[in-house]
Amino acid sequence: MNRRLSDTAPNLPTLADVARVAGVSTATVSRCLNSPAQVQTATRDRVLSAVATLGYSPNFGARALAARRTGIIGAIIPTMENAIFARAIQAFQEELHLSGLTLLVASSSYSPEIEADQIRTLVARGADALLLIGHDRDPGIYDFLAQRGVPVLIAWAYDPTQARASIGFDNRRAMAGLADEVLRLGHRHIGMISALAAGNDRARDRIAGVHDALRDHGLDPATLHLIETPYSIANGAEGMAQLMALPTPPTAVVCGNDVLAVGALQMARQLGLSVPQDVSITGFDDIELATVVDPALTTVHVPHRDMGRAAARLLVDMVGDGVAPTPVCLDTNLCFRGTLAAPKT
Amino acid sequence: MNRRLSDTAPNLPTLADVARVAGVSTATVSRCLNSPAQVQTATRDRVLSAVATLGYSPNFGARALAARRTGIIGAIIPTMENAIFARAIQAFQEELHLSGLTLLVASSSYSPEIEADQIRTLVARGADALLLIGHDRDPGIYDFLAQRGVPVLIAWAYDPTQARASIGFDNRRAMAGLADEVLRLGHRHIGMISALAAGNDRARDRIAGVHDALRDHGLDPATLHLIETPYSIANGAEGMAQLMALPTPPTAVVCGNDVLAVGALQMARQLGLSVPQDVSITGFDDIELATVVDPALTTVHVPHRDMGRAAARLLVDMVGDGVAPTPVCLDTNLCFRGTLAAPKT
DNA sequence: GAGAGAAATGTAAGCGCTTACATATTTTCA
DNA sequence: TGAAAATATGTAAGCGCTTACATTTCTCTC
Repeated sequence: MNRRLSDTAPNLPTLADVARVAGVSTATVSRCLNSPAQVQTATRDRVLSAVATLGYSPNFGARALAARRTGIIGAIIPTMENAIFARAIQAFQEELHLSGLTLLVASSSYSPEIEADQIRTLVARGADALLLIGHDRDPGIYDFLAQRGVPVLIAWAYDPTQARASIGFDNRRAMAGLADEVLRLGHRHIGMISALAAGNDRARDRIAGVHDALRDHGLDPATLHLIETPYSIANGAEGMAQLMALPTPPTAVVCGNDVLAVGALQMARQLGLSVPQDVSITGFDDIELATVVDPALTTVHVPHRDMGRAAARLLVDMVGDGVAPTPVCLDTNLCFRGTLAAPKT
Repeated sequence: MNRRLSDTAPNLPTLADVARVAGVSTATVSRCLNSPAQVQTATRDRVLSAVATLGYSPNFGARALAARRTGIIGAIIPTMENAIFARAIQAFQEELHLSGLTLLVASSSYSPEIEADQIRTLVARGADALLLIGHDRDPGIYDFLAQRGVPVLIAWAYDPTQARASIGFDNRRAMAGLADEVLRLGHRHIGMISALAAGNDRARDRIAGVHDALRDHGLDPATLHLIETPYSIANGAEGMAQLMALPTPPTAVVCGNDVLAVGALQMARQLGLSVPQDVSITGFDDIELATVVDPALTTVHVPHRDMGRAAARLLVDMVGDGVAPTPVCLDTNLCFRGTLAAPKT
């Protein structure tokens, strides 16, 4: 097996070749590459020029085997197909790069099974640490990661009751704040279109936030018309159609995220309803999409870039000194744009 | 150095442990894991149950070192921050997964330097093969990859004059087709907002396509008002503002991609221009954004998912048998939606 | 049932690097 | 100036796996 490779693979220079050319030991070459400060300038120059002339670059497998570390950080996000996670992940990657680490991203398509599979794959591919979204998953997975000694950081969620290292924001409180504004404007018939709550603590927390706000205004949370649906613009539209077909349609539709909200907005237009005159719609996340639609979406701004960058720093520390940081909570803030107004009287 | 790890790292079971428990040699265990057909059912069961009881999973570095292959495929895309590449990459990843390969994505932020750096990083991280966008880059990079024996597949571009393995579509012909429709409707003052053409063959080809169409209609390509700008909605808007401030503003603005077109659309609205009555706008790519805006964007549909999936299959073959496939050209088609109409008379 | 061939398994030699420890060299300062 | 301390470099033992090759065990066929 694999005969082809051994037949045709290029014969790359090894550490030993560099050592020979530079007239030093392999240890010195290795040190030049990994902790240059440890070697004298003259020697280092000699080694580096040998590296250059030979076109040497280290063999990944060998390095990983000997150093017991790959420099690869894994992240699993629910989806790559829209911008929700993109911005944070981009910032995460840039920040990791500064520490010489490489990001390996996988996506789970919002499926716990696929996610579990991806976690195993990433670990099998040598990930030194993992970034995961939300706390909610089979405890066996956390056991597995602990057994393999792979540090995990949870992002997108802040929940001090969970002992794990995490960085995120308070989904519940943020959504409660937005819903509070909706209610304060006088809306009494509220609909909600949420992502599927099963296995998704962020979605559950956002729903709970709306419940909180209703309670605060003396309303029964049970009156909330909740539609759970997978994540897509089309599903948001579909959910909106269902809500508006109700005997007493809501005057405001709170959406679990901007993507669903944009779908809802589209459907409103299609139904001949003007937003926000006939119906108010709100989102969550504040992705680019939110400002592109017309009217622009009233939503909750989440500091994606900051979260990504901060997550990278935390993870670098965790890999470095093995210390688990305390959970970090970032602030969100409400963005009032064009889709929220008082109900028609 | 790294004392911490050797002090606290979990002591994971090795192949030898499994071999001992199962009462076979390490070679047999290895075969059970890599080519199960080669070992007898009874032996295999014994080995697999040993694997299960020990919770064994192979050490990545060791495997990579011995097998001279990591199972990691690298891809570098210009940006992760919008959907242009997301869908294709998602499909690419799913298809790779079927062959047991893992995708490692990096993004270059449209910078050739960052891209070169990322290529080196991915190779250093053991990528067995690379997917790159467009042919246009420093030849030294191709030399480097050839020297390291890393197969490359170019996506998003079809150019039979380039000898490299590639899968894409004819950007020039596709854009010419769209521009032809614009001209056919009677537009004579055409503006174009393009991504930066330097180091971006797709952008250049799309511009060339518009030139072709102008020529076909007996117009001087030099009359095209071309604005090149980095990739973002805001830049599209800015470009639109510039075009509309011209002494004779164009009656149709052809954009190099949907993101710029959406920006243009936004600016048109802001300037009090109705689309397509006052000005027509077209895009390219047909990402989700194109259907979300109002009116929906007339654009060129690119088969992103198909391209991603097909790219994965090609790359799997290339890694497998080392054979470079001939360039593949996929079809695009025009999507007529709401932003294109005849000019006001 | 012997011999040939096929199938299953074992043996052991690396793969290319890092790093603990040993050794050599230089610096410091009493 | 010489011993101790600090710095620079070398030696060599793995890291845990794959796989060529050797060996053993089956399965036929005549």
